[in-house]
Amino acid sequence: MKILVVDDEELIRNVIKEYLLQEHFEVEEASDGTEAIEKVKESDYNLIILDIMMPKKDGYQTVREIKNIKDIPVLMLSARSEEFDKLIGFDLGIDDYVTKPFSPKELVARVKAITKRQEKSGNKYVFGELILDDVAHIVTVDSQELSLTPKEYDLLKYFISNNHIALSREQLLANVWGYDFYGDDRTVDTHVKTLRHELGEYGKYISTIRKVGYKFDYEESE
Amino acid sequence: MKILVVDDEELIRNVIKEYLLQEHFEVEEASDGTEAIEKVKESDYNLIILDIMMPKKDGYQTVREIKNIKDIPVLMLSARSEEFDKLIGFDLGIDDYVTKPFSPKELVARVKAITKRQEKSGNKYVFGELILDDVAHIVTVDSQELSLTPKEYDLLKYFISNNHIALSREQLLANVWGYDFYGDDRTVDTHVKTLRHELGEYGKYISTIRKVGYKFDYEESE
DNA sequence: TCATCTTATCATAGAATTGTGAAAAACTTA
DNA sequence: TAAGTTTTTCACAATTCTATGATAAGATGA
Repeated sequence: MKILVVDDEELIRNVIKEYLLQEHFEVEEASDGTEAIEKVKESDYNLIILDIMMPKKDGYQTVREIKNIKDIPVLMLSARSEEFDKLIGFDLGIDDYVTKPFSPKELVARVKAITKRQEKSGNKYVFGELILDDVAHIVTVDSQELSLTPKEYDLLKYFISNNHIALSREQLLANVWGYDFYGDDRTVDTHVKTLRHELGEYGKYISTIRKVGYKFDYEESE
Repeated sequence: MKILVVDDEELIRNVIKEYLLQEHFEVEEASDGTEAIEKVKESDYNLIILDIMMPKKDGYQTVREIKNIKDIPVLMLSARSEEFDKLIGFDLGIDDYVTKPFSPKELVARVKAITKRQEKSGNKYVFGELILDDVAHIVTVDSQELSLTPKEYDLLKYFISNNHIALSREQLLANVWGYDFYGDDRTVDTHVKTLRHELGEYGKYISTIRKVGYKFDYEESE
């Protein structure tokens, strides 16, 4: 569980960090919105704690840009309670907020609440003898562990979590490769090829949809 | 969800863009009608927000040309409320309008209303035992999945989403084949033939309208 | 009914899309 | 840095789809 703390005041960052470390969270820091966005692009966080009042780029703008890149939960720190309306009104996908001055206990409680939601989602997908265990980051077919490359794993996970849904190459590129991938569509084809091969008997469950893309399609009864 | 904002005033474009971005819409801009038409030819938008008052080519003319190319929902921005009559009178297939000066909230609300309609349409069409599930990209008749070619699928989808509406061959070519298809009208006939055949019992619901084209016509009670 | 116009059907060439293997490029790790 | 992986790109093969035009069938109206 990795958390990014964004605040221009070092003191506040340190306090938050201390408390989160005690709860065994991994913590990184950013002192302004721009730096935060950089970090978001480079690594995956489970939660971002963000101060509204910051020099240069304010919290609202930062959330907006972050949400555009990755859908990461955001907890806002706001100085005055009047801002709440604004927060809610803007509907930027903010998961929770805490008013300064906040009690560390309260903050930790809210952080735990949000991260718990996520843990639950880091699940296990079972399709007959094909199992993807996202917690262990392992895929097995007939109890045999496959050695997938990171891309293959991500692709399979995306397929699996969109069972029965037709996915265009663009969709796949955007969601598996990232919004900023500017390469050939056909890259998807190649990865689908290797993935099908890796999956052996289960490869057939990735079907081709001509002129559209691909679809993972597994029916429980099969 | 991609939206094209067409207005000659940059300020207005920016304001609209800001608010739409907050709602996670993808936004592109055009500063006049000609540019808008170019963009429409090149990519697919879910909605076009169009100012009536523009130099060179006015909003009315622009809508007309756009609607000729692709059937995309249009939301008009009009400066004076007197223009409404005109808007309605013209019957250009405008989906909604907002008067300047507009409150951003109102605009966003209207945009959401229109796009929601579309999202819903990306769903499931049910006509008795004929079902087109656009998410799974599947057509079933009597629970039996048909294997349609891409053109057949697109054609059927267009027919279905225009239930009860007579469609000329030109309309079909423009909307299913693309505005830039310069081929034989008869092509439609052939595809209608194969489609009817594929649909079996349900083929009869595509009726021929002599001298005009075809119509998908299914009544719930049947 | 017949002449005329419109639509249905068919077979098939060639267009377009996907599958595949191999090589190049980019990235990791020791 | 170099060896080893992983990812991307490319070119061509395999496959599937589409457009077309000729002809048959059907509809229309005098």
